[in-house]
Amino acid sequence: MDDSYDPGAIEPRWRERWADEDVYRYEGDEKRPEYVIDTPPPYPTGNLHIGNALGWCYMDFAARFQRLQGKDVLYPQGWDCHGLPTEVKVEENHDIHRTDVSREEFRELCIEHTESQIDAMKETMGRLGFSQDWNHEFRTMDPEYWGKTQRSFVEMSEEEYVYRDEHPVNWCPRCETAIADAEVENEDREGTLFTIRFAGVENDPIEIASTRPELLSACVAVAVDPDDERYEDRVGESFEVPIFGQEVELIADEEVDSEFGTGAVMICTFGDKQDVNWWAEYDLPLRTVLTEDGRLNERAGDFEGLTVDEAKAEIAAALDEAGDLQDREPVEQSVGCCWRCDTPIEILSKEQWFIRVDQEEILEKAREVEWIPEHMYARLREWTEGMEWDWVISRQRVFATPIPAWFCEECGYVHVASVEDLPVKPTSESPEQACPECGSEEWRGETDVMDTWMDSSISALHVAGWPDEEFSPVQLREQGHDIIRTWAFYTILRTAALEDEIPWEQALINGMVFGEDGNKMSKSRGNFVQPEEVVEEHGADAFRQAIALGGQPGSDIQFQSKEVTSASRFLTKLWNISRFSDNHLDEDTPEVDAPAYRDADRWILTELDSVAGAVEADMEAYRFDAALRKIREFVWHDLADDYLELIKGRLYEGRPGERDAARHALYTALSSSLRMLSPFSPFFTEEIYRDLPGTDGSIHTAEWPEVDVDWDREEATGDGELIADVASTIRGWKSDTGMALNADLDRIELYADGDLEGLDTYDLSEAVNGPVYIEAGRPDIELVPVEVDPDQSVIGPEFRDRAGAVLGALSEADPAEIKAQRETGEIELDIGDETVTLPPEAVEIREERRAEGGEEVAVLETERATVLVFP
RNA sequence: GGGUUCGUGGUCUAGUUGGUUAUGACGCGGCCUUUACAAGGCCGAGAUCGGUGGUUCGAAUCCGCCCGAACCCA
Repeated sequence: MDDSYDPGAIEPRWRERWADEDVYRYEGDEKRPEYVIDTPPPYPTGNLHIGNALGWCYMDFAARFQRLQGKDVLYPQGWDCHGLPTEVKVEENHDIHRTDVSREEFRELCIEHTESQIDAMKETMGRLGFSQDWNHEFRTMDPEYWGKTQRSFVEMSEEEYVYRDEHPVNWCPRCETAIADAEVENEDREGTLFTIRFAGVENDPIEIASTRPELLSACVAVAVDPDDERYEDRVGESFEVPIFGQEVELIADEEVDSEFGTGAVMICTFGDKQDVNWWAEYDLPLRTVLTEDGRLNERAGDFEGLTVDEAKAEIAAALDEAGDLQDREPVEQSVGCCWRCDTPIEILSKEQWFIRVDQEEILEKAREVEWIPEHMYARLREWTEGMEWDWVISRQRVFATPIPAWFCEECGYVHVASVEDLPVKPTSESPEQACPECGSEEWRGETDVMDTWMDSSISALHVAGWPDEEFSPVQLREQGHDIIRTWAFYTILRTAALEDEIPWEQALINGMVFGEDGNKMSKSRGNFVQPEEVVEEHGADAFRQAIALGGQPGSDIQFQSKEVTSASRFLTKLWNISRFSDNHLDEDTPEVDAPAYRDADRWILTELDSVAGAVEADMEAYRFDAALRKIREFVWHDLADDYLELIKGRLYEGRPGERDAARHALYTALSSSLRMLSPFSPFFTEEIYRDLPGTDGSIHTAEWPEVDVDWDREEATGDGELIADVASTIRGWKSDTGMALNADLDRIELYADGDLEGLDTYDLSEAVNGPVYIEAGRPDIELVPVEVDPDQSVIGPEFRDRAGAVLGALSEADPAEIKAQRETGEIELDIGDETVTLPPEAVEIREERRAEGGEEVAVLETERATVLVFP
């Protein structure tokens, strides 16, 4: 082994070998229980950022742990390729507009671009040591995949989840496509509130408040709160919209906020969702004034062709000139924006494809999923219950899954493809049948494509082998809480609709990663960290530990470079432990038969066994933070600080039999520690594990540690802890008194309250460099009770409201007196005006023992024993 | 406005069903070359557990209110 730990040398080497050996392949042979992960297919941005890394680390910890548990793990990786950002990028890179080339050509350019983006992200995944089975890679832009998306569409059409209708939809004027509710993000922006006078037709004028004068020509009514006294008796009056001249009526509706502006608002088709509701409820006319690219149409007269912003300014100016603009003031407003390009969205009424949202069905299924942490279910419930509109799935774009449908040129009949025709591109292929309505054979292929969530929301089905194999829920979905309303929601909806099943048994939800300063990472804030930078400096193994320790899954974590530092130190420590062990282990070590274990060996193995059990429970519960902490504690404290020091004597100078017992226990402890750590630091543990004698192949195909404890656990733990405690106390004392740690001691005497008979002091004696004698009775020194230590769990329940007085009296009492009483079997105590009797177990007496002079001696107190050291 | 989560030494974080002296890390101060390890060891300082009221013999933990932060939704 090299003298020092160098992740830069280790990590690339194993990455390559794992790929060569196909270590992470899923067998699918049904001999072992399965553990299937519905890995997020990320959008190929070309950059796997630290927030992604968090989720992938969680999945990788789980995948690796489950492999050690003997599961047949399927950890696939997909790519959610379709979408607008790629189209925009391709247009930029090639300096074209998507209509400049054919759909096919444009699509090809998008695919080419996406491939290079994917490669970059795979590189980062590899460096971070993620253990996907690349035999199960999928890309939603491949026909095998989007054919499945089409199939899901066809099946849902048959089940009447899919329908086509004209309905107001969210529309991004920059992307020139419909978008779903989930793709609208509300942003707080500073706007202007205009107060506009509408002249009365046969009555007084009214002043309305609006932030959108550009929509005046789309105004179809004016509304007020029915309880608003200012407008009492005026409902039903008519007004003339300034500039455009249409007549509108005043209606009353409780949804109007009388506190806002003048309390009167105009209803346009459409300014916002509320307008849509009113429009439907009061059966108002439709006056569309916006075009698909966000300009005013011919209805706006002189203002035709202006953008929304231009029109706002010009119409406001025109109102001012006409004397109809009464006021303007700044106002905070929440604006719905396209989540991809940040452009304020409009609402247009368009014929689109929709998927029916069955809230009850979705919630029923969502409740069956185990959400980790539990409260993440509330996120989904909230969103689901608040859904107002069905899911619009058609997009007026190119790079996406085509909607497999045609329209009859004669009668407009809509024909949806049948399953055996898929995958199909309706823009270049036509059905071979005549229209069932009119007999025409002229078909026009649908040019609309599907929302990319239609692709990604069947990922669980896809990884489970749908539609060829019978579907049963996969084990795990891991994702961020920011996409619960989209990806989790849609996946549950689709799996319920298609298979009447839950998609996954467990949904593990990760938080967001913040920078060191606690703020969201951003390049402009200067708190941005790229995973590669960290790997470069400290290695992926340390990075992964830092991620695991950042906080419990579900909570947002602050990325801390100091956690990477501490992880790197821990790995260095373990490297040195391994290097030390390496010098003492040989080929025969694993095969030692019936080792002659001493107390120290039984102790470390018992400890190991309980740690392995506790860590396993944490890993099962996805408490990676707790698991890793326990492993570190064991390795550093128990194994390195205590056990190694105790067995050095035997390792260096012991007789073969006892030396081999120590070697064997050391081997077991080290090998087991490595296996427990391997999900967190796969490169490091592989490097050392493969070097250990008796190992065959990769640590990542090994088994979770288990110790055959055929001795009394309590006794082993008690004796071992005592020995370890005494040894480290004496070593600490040596350090304190400036003595060399290997300095010889004349003799050590051990006194304890309990039974020390039969305690194995061999290792202890070697560790402290002096003979150890177990002494019965009291040491030949003065013994001074110094403190009464009450046990509140005894005193509390027994004395209830008098417990406080008892505790007070005990702290006042003379410890020597209490001790004397305690030895008689009961303790009588005056508390105020009464006397109470305490059982002996209600108190512990802490005593200090002092040498009575004569011989030079140090008296050391440990948890369970008094140690006399004669230097 | 509604929902969710959270507030613990300078910083980050643990704390299971309420029970002695509140965990660990980083940082800080001091001491130490010891047959794995100075990227180490040992020792130390540093927290009225956001505030407040309550339940209880006993609260970081349970409940109410207040203050503050973050996220989601309107």
